[in-house]
Amino acid sequence: MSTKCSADKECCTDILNLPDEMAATMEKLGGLEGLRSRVPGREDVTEEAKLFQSLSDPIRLQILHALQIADLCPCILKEITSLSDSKLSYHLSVLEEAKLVTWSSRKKWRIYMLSELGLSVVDRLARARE
Amino acid sequence: MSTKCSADKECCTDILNLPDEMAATMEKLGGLEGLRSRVPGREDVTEEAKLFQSLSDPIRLQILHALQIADLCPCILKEITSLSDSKLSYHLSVLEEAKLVTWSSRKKWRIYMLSELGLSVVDRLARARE
DNA sequence: GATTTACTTCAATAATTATTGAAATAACAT
DNA sequence: ATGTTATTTCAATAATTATTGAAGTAAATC
Repeated sequence: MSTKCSADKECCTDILNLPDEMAATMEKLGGLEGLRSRVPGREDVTEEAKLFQSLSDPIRLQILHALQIADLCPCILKEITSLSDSKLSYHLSVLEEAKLVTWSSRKKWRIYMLSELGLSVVDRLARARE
Repeated sequence: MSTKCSADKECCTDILNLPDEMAATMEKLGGLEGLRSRVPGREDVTEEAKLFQSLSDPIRLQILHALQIADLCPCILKEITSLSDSKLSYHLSVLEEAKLVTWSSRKKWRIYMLSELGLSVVDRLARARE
């Protein structure tokens, strides 16, 4: 009398003999189908994943923190981060692409600032650290 | 009579002629040094960056969501995510490395579960979406 | 003790990201 | 117009991550 699979066909061929607790869990969840229906699809989380990707570099986190203090031009950000022009520019473009920052022109300069999203992200980071 | 740099020497050679607002901002912040002292160093944010890196893949987010519903063995996760054994195993190891999940053995099986960190992260994701 | 099951690990390859330095651009100053 | 400053973009390379499939391991069953 083996643990019988509860809710769908495919399951029955592959997933017999789960450990007891596991089998009970699956029973409760309505089998594989039940569980599947509650887990977001890959497409549903790709945007989120991309956002995390853009946050996954210490340089970029540092830039976001600096921009939380004030809107800044690349020349100042460059001093603060000790990055080369093109490296800084690359990371700013990643942040821009991710809609975490925006910029506006003042004469010869750009001034970068946190977007609404960027602001909420940095705020949440701060709160998470408390 | 150009915008004179306020707070430190290095600055004066490089950062003359900022746009007015920028110069005022820097003045208020105590010059480059003042700003620098308020921005976290790269080392201070590398842990955070690594955590984000581990969250930057849709597969891994999907796994975390599944584990929020129940503790699960790889065999079930495999069905839900449609991944090959080794691919799943790889991503689980990334999540484990990041201390987002842990596991314990039940006979032949492993049962993966969210760590405290993993739980708080997934909770926050859910709240952020509201 | 040999097989099967449920995985992991490894080594090779592919794909993605990041870095570098040189060239391009855009705005302003002369 | 020419030059200068502030910055981006590009193409080449390096570094990191992810994928694949084959081989390895550990526990349980035969």
